[in-house]
Amino acid sequence: MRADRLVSLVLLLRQRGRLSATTLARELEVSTRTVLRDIDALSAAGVPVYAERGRHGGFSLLPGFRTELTGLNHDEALALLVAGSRRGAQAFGLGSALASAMLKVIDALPESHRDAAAGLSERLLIDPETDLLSRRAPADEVPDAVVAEIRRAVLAGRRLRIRYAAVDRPAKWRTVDPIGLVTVRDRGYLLATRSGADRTYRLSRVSAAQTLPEAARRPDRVDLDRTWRERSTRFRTGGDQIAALVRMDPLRRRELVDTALAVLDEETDADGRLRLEVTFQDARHAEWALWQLATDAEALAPQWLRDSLRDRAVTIATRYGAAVSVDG
DNA sequence: AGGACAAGGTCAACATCATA
DNA sequence: TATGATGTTGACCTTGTCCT
Repeated sequence: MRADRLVSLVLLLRQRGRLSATTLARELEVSTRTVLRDIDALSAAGVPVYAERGRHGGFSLLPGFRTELTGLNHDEALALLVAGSRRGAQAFGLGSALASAMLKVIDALPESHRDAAAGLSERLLIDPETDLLSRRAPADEVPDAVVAEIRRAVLAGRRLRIRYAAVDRPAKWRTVDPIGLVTVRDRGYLLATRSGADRTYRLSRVSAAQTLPEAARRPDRVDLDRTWRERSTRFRTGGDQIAALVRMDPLRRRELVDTALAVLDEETDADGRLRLEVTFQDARHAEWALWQLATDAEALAPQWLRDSLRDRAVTIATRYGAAVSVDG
């Protein structure tokens, strides 16, 4: 709390010049005495703040003093900026605070770093709502040097040569036009185009990368969040995967989400039970997942899945000697 | 000289945390 | 759980400067 206030105090003095302890106290919602102690702390820490007593007195920073965020190197500033995940801030009601904080960080950056910072949101996306693989998975191991090289190409807008191994395929070199980087739960993806076609590469499958001198072909304005959503939707609905609508006990949500390939939609019914639309690898996968949840979950659709679960339950009940009557 | 205003000093209350 | 150390804060008072 106090550290936050010290930063605010310096920023206030920077923006508005000389301010009295009374004014600062009002702005920071503390007593004047607390402001004076904070000034002491700043002074002891080396911030050149000085006091002028008397009728028009107050506190000022030494002319020309800037907050030393310029001491950040390029990657440090980058990390700070991408850490302010837009969606996370909105979720916690901090959207406007984050926006102003980011402006201050950009303002404090050296000129040479500002252009790169301004275009970050078009090239880096952290933890989007849509996940390609909802099953729990270990964090990807990607060599720092490879990620750093890919990041350089993405931020510089250069073409990239990567050695990539698709599933069950040998690794081979390919030249791509990077669009952006996305991280989801410890996994990283490179969004790119190759010969004009959309491609998504999992970073853990890239064993080497080289930035090429030529500029990448890239759309003028990129909404990375939207691009990611479109690609992940195509991925999830492709192949033989099947979608199911499930009504279930919220306490067992985690088990279903960990088992399913992806969660397409989720809402809570009036009685507190969850209604989830999830995808499974195939019919057998769906039957198995729902069977594990026993009476805590009900498949509402598709009908064949309901029929399959009913038949299985009837078989088990009959085997153990119960008199079974099935409606509909 | 005296009042107004602002910084600075002292003290006590309170909250938090570590330790016995 | 009780106790002490530590950090934070506000109230009250003193000191310094400026203006009338």
